[in-house]
Amino acid sequence: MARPRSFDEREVLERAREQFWASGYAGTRMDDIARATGLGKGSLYGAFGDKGALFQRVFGDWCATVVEVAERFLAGGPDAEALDRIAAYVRLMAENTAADTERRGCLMAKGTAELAEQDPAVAARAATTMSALLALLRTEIAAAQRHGDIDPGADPERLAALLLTVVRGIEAVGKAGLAPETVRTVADTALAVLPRPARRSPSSTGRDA
Amino acid sequence: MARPRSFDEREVLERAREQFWASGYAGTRMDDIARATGLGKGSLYGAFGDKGALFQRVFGDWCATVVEVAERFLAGGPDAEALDRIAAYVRLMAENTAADTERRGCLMAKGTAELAEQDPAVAARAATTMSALLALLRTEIAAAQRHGDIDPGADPERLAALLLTVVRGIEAVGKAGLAPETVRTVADTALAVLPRPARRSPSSTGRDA
DNA sequence: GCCGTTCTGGACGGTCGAGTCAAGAATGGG
DNA sequence: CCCATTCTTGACTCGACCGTCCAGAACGGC
Repeated sequence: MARPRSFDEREVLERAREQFWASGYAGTRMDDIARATGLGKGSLYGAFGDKGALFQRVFGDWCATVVEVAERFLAGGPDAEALDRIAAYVRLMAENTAADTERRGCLMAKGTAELAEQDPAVAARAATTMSALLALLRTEIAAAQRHGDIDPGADPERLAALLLTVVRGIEAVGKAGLAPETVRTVADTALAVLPRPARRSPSSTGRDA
Repeated sequence: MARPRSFDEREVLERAREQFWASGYAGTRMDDIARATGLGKGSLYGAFGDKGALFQRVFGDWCATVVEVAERFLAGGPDAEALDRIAAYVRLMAENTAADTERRGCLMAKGTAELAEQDPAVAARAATTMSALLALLRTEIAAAQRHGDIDPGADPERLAALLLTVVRGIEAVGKAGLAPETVRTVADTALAVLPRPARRSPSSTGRDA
């Protein structure tokens, strides 16, 4: 009853993401996206609204993917392997950064740095993403504590916040030019300093400075 | 023998920094800077070159300040207080982020995220800044190890990289919307998990995962 | 006080880029 | 087979912005 769309929406969003990822929000031109997708600007505006709305869409999808990746590594599984899951996740994040020879970094970090201050929608999306990652990490840390791989006296919330900070920090220092090899070792070091169960003295770590 | 400048260069750079800091590189207009500084564009271009050169200048000054702050906290002093100096520095960075209610973040992080991929000068400046911070931290960690506040079996290079990652990560998660209180506790947690000298079993932390 | 020199201000040019629009194309229903 | 509807295209508008340019102003030297 009407002319159907000639493009795959997911594919168009993917191409748009490449552009925003490479050049940032302000640095990307709608003409670039039109050329990259092969669409006319009219179709682009008709399907996604203006530049801001398109970016929101791309940014939101990216954040969702970030959480999905974390869920794939962290969610569920026996307590006995919780620490392994955490280690695998942290190392994956480091490896992603270390292998990013083009220094593209993470679109969430880039978009947040550029827009969070001015765009409440971006800020809100970033914040909920952080909360989701934090919750996933906290759950796994608690699991590792139950199994005795991490000091049960430590606060899982605090350790989760530390690991999240390390993961996001790895992205930041990687982009800032720290050597890939150093980036990789940071992940290992962070995992190595997680408090192990005390054999003698009862806890203490993670309650205060 | 010629008309002298009617403006203070440092003050102009300060105003320019405010603009770049608030809006990023692409998002800042030279007219904004002209208005913010009260200078005509002719003076601006005459004194600093084009927009790119002006940003380089501002970005470079900021990076220098970042290192200077770290030096003020970390450089020199007795080994006995090395760990205190490290703690003070890490907590200061966290406090800066936590108190940054306007979410302005760090210009180095913002500039690096936006431009490092495309602008070699920005990338290089960020990289040398990271190296300088890393060296400062490593020196202080080694001092703390000599005094017996940190496990001498740990690799100071690795611990320094971890702390640098935490410091930069704090900035990132703060910008992403993590609660200020959480940001503050991350600093404490990071300091709390630094490996203390072993009383019985000989080292092991920080060599491998 | 005149001159060369450097600084000042802002109008201007040229380009760029976001968003619009109108003419035409593809579809399914009647 | 015709029509209503939605999609497509890219030329177009119009505002924004970088960088220039020039007329004039503020100096020091002579």
